[in-house]
Amino acid sequence: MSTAPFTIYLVDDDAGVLKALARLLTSHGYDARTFTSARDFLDAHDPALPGCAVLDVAMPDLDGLQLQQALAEGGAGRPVIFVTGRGDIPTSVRAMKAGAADFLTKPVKEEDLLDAISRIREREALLHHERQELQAVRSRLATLTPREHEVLTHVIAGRLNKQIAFDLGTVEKTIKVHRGRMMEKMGVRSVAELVRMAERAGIRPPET
Amino acid sequence: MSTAPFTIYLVDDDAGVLKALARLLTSHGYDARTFTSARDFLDAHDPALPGCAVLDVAMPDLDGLQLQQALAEGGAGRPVIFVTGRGDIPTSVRAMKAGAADFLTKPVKEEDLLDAISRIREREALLHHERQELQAVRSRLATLTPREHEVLTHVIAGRLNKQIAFDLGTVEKTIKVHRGRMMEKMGVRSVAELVRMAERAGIRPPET
DNA sequence: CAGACAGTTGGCCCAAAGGCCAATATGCCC
DNA sequence: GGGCATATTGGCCTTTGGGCCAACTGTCTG
Repeated sequence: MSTAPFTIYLVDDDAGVLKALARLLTSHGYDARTFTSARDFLDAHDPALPGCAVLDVAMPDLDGLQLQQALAEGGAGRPVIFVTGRGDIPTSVRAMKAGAADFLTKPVKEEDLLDAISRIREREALLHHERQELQAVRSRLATLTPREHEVLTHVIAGRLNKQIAFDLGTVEKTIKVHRGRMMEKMGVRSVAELVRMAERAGIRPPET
Repeated sequence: MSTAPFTIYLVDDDAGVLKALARLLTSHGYDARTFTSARDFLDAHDPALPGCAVLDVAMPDLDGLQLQQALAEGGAGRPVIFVTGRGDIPTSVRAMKAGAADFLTKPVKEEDLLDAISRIREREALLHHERQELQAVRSRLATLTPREHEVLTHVIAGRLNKQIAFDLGTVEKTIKVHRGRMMEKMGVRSVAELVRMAERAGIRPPET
């Protein structure tokens, strides 16, 4: 079933549930890891690794929804599936609004959980390429000198070298040099490519 | 409470519920319209007008979730709030996955419904400007001749006039003319602006 | 048929972008 | 102090983009 590494982080204060789910997932080829508390999970969690979290809603100390929020604040878009014994509609709605991928009720039907994980894997696969590209763009951006970065923002605003020079208090020739080096470092050969790249990386042109 | 026109489309097979909700909303300044069946609503619905739908989940013939799907297929991003008497978690989850803004249980607390509507209004207000711009871009696109549109796609790919000419089987001079007229019609003065505009309108450069 | 529109092309000229080589100035690290 | 990165500027030349005027062709419509 599973080929690429994909870890399922199981978090539930009931060791029996953990064990049962872990066995189910492991038997389907997943790398299942279990945690009996939200803290344990957060401490050991590496947002960079592929996978998804399966969280119990009701847990002492930090509950499932709080853990979900902590994950979201961590910046990583770690997908979350909730599993609950005594959940109610308002809770499920809150979880879904907060971005949960699914919200299942105990006893969990094996098929439901496997399907949910499967859908997440598909979505993650689609997002993977995009994230890689974003990372590549960011690392290129990091190689720009402050001046080059500044020129970049003016270029994606569609300004002429002449105008940029005026804005930065220098002459056109200087801008041409920065611009050329910036294009070289960013690995693009046209303003169109540069704009698209900057757009995805969230770089915005200066207001003025 | 309400200033700009914002219609609430209430759909419920229970006339009593409709009346109660309509009175509540009307007293808060909303333009509430009631429908006792999904069909009635769909027939009278204009996706272009601002507002949101408050749907009962359980209705004969076409139920709330089906109606939500019908609205989504209609292309309009009409926000939907569900209200249900005997809902369960799986149903609420399905509704939220399908894009519902909220899912409330009867008896509906007045505050909950008003808050939900209020959040929708805020979000719609933010989306409004973007939609207006998208519409403006599309109407400009509609004024382009087929050739100009084709040139546009090549320009946003960052191709040189010379290359575009080769691809389209003509000469550079011709491309310059189309390009100039296209830029004029699109109301932009730089490739950067054009790329951003096209990006938002979903125009993609040709593969080759 | 006349006229409008789309598409095409040429010539002319200017503005803008960008490459190549060289040079200067500053600040920082070893 | 020497080396290195950054920023700056100049000159020179080529390519590219783009505006203006003019002209020709084909299609479609009143």
